[in-house]
Amino acid sequence: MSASLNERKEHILGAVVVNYIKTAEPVGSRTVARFYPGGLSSATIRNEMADLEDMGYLVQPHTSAGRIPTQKGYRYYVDHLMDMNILSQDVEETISSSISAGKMREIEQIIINSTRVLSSATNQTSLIMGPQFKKSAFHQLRILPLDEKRGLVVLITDTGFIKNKVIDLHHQLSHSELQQVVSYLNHKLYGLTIDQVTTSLINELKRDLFKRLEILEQAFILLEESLKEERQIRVFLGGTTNILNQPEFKDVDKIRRMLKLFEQEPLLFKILEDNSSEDSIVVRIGSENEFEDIKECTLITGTYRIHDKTIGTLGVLGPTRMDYSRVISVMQRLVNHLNQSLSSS
Amino acid sequence: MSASLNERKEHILGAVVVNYIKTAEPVGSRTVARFYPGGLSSATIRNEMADLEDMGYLVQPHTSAGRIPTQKGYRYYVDHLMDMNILSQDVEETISSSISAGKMREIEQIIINSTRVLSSATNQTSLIMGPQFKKSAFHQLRILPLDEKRGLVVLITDTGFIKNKVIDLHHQLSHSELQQVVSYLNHKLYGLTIDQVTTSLINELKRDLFKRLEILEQAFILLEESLKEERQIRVFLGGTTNILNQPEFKDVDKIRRMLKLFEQEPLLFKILEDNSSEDSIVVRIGSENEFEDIKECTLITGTYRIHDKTIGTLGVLGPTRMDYSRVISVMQRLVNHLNQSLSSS
DNA sequence: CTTTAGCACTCTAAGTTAAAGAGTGCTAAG
DNA sequence: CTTAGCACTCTTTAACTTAGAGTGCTAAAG
Repeated sequence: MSASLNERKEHILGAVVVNYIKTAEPVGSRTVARFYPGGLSSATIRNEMADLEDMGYLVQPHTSAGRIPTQKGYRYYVDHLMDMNILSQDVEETISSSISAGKMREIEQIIINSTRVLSSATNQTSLIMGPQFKKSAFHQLRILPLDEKRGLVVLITDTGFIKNKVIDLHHQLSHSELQQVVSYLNHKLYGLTIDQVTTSLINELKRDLFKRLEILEQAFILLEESLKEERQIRVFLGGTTNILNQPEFKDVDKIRRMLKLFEQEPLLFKILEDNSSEDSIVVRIGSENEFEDIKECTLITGTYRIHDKTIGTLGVLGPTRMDYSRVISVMQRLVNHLNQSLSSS
Repeated sequence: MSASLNERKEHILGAVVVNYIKTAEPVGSRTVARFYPGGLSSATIRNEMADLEDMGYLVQPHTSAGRIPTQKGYRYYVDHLMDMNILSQDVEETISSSISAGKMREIEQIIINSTRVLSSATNQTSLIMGPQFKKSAFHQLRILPLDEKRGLVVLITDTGFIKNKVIDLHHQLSHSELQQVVSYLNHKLYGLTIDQVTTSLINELKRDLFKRLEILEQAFILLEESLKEERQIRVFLGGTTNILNQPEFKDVDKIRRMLKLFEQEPLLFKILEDNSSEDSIVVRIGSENEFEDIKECTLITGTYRIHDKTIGTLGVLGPTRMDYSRVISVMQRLVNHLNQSLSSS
């Protein structure tokens, strides 16, 4: 795509990016000169920086200021220059202790802990899409009669989800009738992912069963309803206040827009879902993002699995001036731990 | 407590409060004079206002500015002067349509809707404490064997809660054994509130049952665990960005402190719990609040019930300059609707 | 005794100007 | 190709000025 830069330009670009990430101030030629290993004068650096600006890797906020990286500059840095941060001991420990901490059987709790770790270790806002119910496979369906008018449907997936819902049973069902239906359904649905349980399949089953029993309408409505309803997934947020620490969000109006975004769970869900790629970690810088509201931000996402099945996505959202190497390292570690600890239960 | 004011002072105080709530600017004597029905000159008003300042109802931000109400001023206004806002038709409709909207069986959904309505109708941040599990009464306990090693415990309360939890069954239990235990437990626990199911009671039951069956240790551990765990209650937030609209939060630092507070669910819970009073609506202005973090805010809380049993609290949190009459009206209506719609299901 | 007009006074908010500082681009010399 | 030197640009900060709002006080009027 873009021609590769010579070594000196790479060094200079890297120096600008690193410094700008650290200080949030435009980086001048003197600063780079001090930073640059093979002692070059600031004038030389200036020439190179002017070149880099022409090529679109850097910009000046105004004539007499240092340079800041453009989106293209960050991209080049991420693709070619960044060296993977070696995380300090304590971060490593925080991650492993807070995730794999023994007997957390509840997935939700693990997820919430992950948002904490992720946001505090990166100093950014983290968002995690809870396990995607619909990608889990159907395992078991039970119906518990509660009283003469109501029943409790319990749906269990191979990934350990348990969903339940109270339903009205207008016609009273006998135990044996219920048993029959339930075991038939279990037989037919076993192993399918929830995604695959489409309305048409349900209709088919419904026809099938109606031949035998005519009272099960309610039971089906509940199944349909519970499936439909559970398609909505929660997005967990962590460290929303962290954006207030970033100088790029000193403007109250920007803060408002960002927080408004955070309040819209369905939108966050779409953003995460669109960015979940099968393998490893995805970095979207600025306008590489498809969603208007975050075109000035960088979103770094990773996916986690249970038994090699991708079931959720986690992300870090912040300004394009973000400590890429750190965030990516943390994300990498966290995903690994999550995968391990989720699959071992 | 504080001596009552004469009618003219009341009028003037009321005018200052109302105007300040509306404009967020210190209110001068001219403004009050225009506002005051029996035409008085600004000089007279000035004298009265000076008196009110001496008495502690008003203050001046600086020598040559208008007055703003003190906490004492707001208190007097709320207690004696405020006339109950007549809500506009559409607010009324929003409330009733979004709450009682037919077939919302899920309590959680009703609660979430309530936060929406409450924050948008008041233009403040709303917080709602989800139904308090521990105040509900035990209704039914079920144990569903999932496979040879695991079981699903389902706990149902009179208020319609359903909690479940997967447990490990190290010793395999036969159906009949399980049945025995479950029915014994149901018998013993029926009607008790979750609050009343203390560890000591559990221990007693445990001793009781051990005489008959010795394999139930696991079952008890699960009961204990599930009870313990469910004591934590969710607090739902709505309209957190609304505080950004208030001019008193134009300072990024204040915003940060506020948002930090919103992130601490346990603290919010404590705040709400401490303010939940059996009947109707409580207004806490400024330092009347016990919690340090909201001593500069006003918190208005109300409680909602299921079948005359108080199970949750909702609140509106904002600056002391708050449209008290509107917020209280909205809260009143909302609580009524909530009570109706929760008790009718 | 209460009310009001008048006026000097105070304080803030907003705008203007000036000075300092950082960093650049260009030129010319090494 | 590199670098020292320098004029130039632009921002940031502080100091100063001005306009305006509102007060408190005094003295006169009701």
